[in-house]
Amino acid sequence: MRTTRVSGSSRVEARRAQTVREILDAAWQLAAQSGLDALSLREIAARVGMQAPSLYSYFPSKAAILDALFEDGNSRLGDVLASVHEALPANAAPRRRLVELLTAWIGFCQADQARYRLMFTSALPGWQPSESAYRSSLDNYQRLSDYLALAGVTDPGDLDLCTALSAGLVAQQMANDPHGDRWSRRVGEVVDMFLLHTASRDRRAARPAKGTS
Amino acid sequence: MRTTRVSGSSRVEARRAQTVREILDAAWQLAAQSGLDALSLREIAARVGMQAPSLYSYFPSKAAILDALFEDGNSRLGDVLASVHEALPANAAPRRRLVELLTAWIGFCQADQARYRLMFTSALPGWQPSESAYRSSLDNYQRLSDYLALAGVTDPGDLDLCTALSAGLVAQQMANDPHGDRWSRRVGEVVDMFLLHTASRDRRAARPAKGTS
DNA sequence: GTCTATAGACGGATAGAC
DNA sequence: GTCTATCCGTCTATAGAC
Repeated sequence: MRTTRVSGSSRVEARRAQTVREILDAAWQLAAQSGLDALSLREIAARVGMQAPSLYSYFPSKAAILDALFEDGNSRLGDVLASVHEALPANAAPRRRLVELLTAWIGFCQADQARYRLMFTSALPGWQPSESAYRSSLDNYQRLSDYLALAGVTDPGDLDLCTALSAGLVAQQMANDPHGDRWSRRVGEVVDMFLLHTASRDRRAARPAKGTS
Repeated sequence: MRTTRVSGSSRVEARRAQTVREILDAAWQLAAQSGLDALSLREIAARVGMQAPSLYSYFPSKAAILDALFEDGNSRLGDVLASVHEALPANAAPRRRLVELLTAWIGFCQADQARYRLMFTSALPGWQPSESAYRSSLDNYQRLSDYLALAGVTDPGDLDLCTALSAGLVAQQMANDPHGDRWSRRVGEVVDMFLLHTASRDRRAARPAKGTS
């Protein structure tokens, strides 16, 4: 035993992974600063002290870089949501879980507008996340539906409703008050409204039924 | 009196207005077919049988064309909302008014994805509606707040909440089921939820008060 | 792996003849 | 008003030397 193996083949792999990391960080920085549309290979390369064609040693195309950013963003969001989860007491009420989840999500979006646009609006000229990149986003969606299930909300239609409420809040927030809280401060109100709605409707639906056995 | 004057100076003005109309129609058609990002002066011009530079006789820049499209879209949306308004009986319940307004709006968005993106998402590379173009969108927003006022909803915060609900429904619909009704069919449910929420909260707020006189 | 050089395409906008 | 010709900028991506 000599050195700490990182993955496949020792140090060159590690060095390579570090360069990839630098490229992605430079891309995030550039996107945040100049907008997602201004992301060009030339500029990314310049930030890591390279010439543009050298990037092709690390990524086969610009789309691959965007895919990597998309996955990176979802991974970071996963960390945020996990830390929210860990900070909650084990017996936290479902209402509180939902409020804190959504609040953290909106905060995550507000922290970087370009990242928000990349991850949550499909509005980038010639790009769509690849299928494998897209899969990386499903874990975070899963966390939302887990929390909803804790609140007794299991109907898929109600999940759709909840995603629409969340998407609407964050979209209005990002578009009209990106650094404020004009919409995000209503998260608690919206969650109450939503849970009351689903609960009371379930109650109504349950009344006519007389048991299935 | 000879001929029907259209605006300033007789026939040349009318002919000019008609060409402008043709240009905008060609632009809508191109955007719907090839996407908003593919809108190029060359392609627009080709569709009206011109060369690209000739467009500069009608618009000073590409941004001016986008502004005109934005205003045109808002004008058409105004027509749609007005016809919904006229079709409603004078004594229609506020709940019904809201449902039909939002349903019509979502239908309008679904009818043309590119138009939706131009009018309602600020996600076009280097363009923002000019201030005067933006003003053309306020009339339609006003219609929503008028209907909300009929339902007793006057608090600005509640208006924000309602725009978030609407924006969320339409965004999810456009992004995930552009030709279906997975979200739009829940408009009635959402309106009920919203109106119940505002009404019951107002009731709670009114209880502790004992009159202001 | 990194570089220089460049291909190849597309974009908005302008000059100036007709 | 419309055209041709063109400027000048952007971009991704590739070829090939080192």
